[in-house]
Amino acid sequence: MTARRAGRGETTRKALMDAALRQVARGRSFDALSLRKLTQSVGIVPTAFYRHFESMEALGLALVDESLRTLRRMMREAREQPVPHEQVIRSSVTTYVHYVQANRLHFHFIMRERFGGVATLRHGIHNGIQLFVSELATDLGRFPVLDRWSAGDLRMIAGLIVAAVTEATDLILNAPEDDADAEAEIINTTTRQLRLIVLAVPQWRSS
Amino acid sequence: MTARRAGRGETTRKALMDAALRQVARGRSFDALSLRKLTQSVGIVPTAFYRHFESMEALGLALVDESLRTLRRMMREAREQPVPHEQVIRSSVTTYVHYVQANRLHFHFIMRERFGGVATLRHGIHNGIQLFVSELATDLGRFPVLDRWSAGDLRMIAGLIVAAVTEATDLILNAPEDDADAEAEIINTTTRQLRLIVLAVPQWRSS
DNA sequence: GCATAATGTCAACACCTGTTCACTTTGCCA
DNA sequence: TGGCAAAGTGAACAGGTGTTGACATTATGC
Repeated sequence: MTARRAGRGETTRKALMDAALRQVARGRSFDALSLRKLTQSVGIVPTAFYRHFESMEALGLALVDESLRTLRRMMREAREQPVPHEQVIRSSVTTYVHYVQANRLHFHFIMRERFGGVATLRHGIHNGIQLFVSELATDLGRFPVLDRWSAGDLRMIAGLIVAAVTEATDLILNAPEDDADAEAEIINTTTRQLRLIVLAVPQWRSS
Repeated sequence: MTARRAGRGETTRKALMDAALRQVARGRSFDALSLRKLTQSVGIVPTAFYRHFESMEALGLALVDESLRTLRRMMREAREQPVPHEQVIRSSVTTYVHYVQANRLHFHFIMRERFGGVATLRHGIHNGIQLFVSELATDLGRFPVLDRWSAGDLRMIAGLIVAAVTEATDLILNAPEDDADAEAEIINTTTRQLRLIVLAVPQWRSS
């Protein structure tokens, strides 16, 4: 009976987090989740929840942390990889799209709770994304075409890129999981949007 | 007692919708709202809810409708107004920002439930925004610089513009209501983002 | 192998949830 | 002025909610 409670050495804490992630990916927003249903789906009695988290909100914050770590991991890997000289944009977008698909639950959670009903989660995610934008801005500043740009201009353009990528993320998550055509179209559109931005860079002069 | 139930000739149905909008603007997501609390805040007994809506979801759909109408109204007004020749972008952005501030509740609702927990609302909002993007695309096609662009390219650029504006909307809603500095900065950043896009247009050649 | 801390269980609590039904009040239209 | 439909009421339901405290089980380090 208690043997399947967390399954194959998985810690119960992690099982609770995964259960919550799954419920969110299924459609419910985090602040509509029920502690009892969560514990039930893990095979645990409700009161045992408190052995792992102080409250529902604490669970949410742990999920924010985990999900944002997934985001940062992506950026780190992207930075370590050598930049391909041809088709930089297209290959980056493709990599990103696949990364999102491989981490659906985390991205789903971020996208939903970014504007969700729990203030602390919202702010945590917001800060994480702002950090992401900042790092992208400094990364962009290393490109020869952009090395004379002001910090403000770099942030402005980084924000625009993130906005485009965010839109793409939404589309990916809402598309059927293995629809190759839809995926191709999303990659295409996003690639063209980023190309358009890059095209504008040499024309820009800060006011 | 019953006199204040809907207040000054306001219909109760509208009062219920407004109460829901306020709760959402306060932070809760729609699928975490409670029918009972809603009716209570309107000064009505729970069962009376069903005199006006078949279910909570029906209320939500009515709110989607109302909010999207606010969005369309903005676009219509923008179209009817003569285009100022100088500072088109800046003045458009400023107008938009003020419009959002004047209709905080509706925009808040759209932003939250766009990725929220109730599927039908999510889809309704998604469709509404897609329609918005399409209309923007055809509007853009009327500009001399863009009249030779393909429909796909127009949609691509319209999507990018909407992404930038969406980001701005988020920032406005999360900024304190009368922070003039924050407002100015949001207008500034968004204006520059749109200018960057416009700057790229003459350089673009469809692949 | 035993003590000890971590983890899980059980019963119970006070409360909140949506929805039903039969009933009363209100306001409008003929 | 009477009648009728719309709107609001109140009691009751079956079930779900988070959280409490005292107790049982499991596993781990000495």
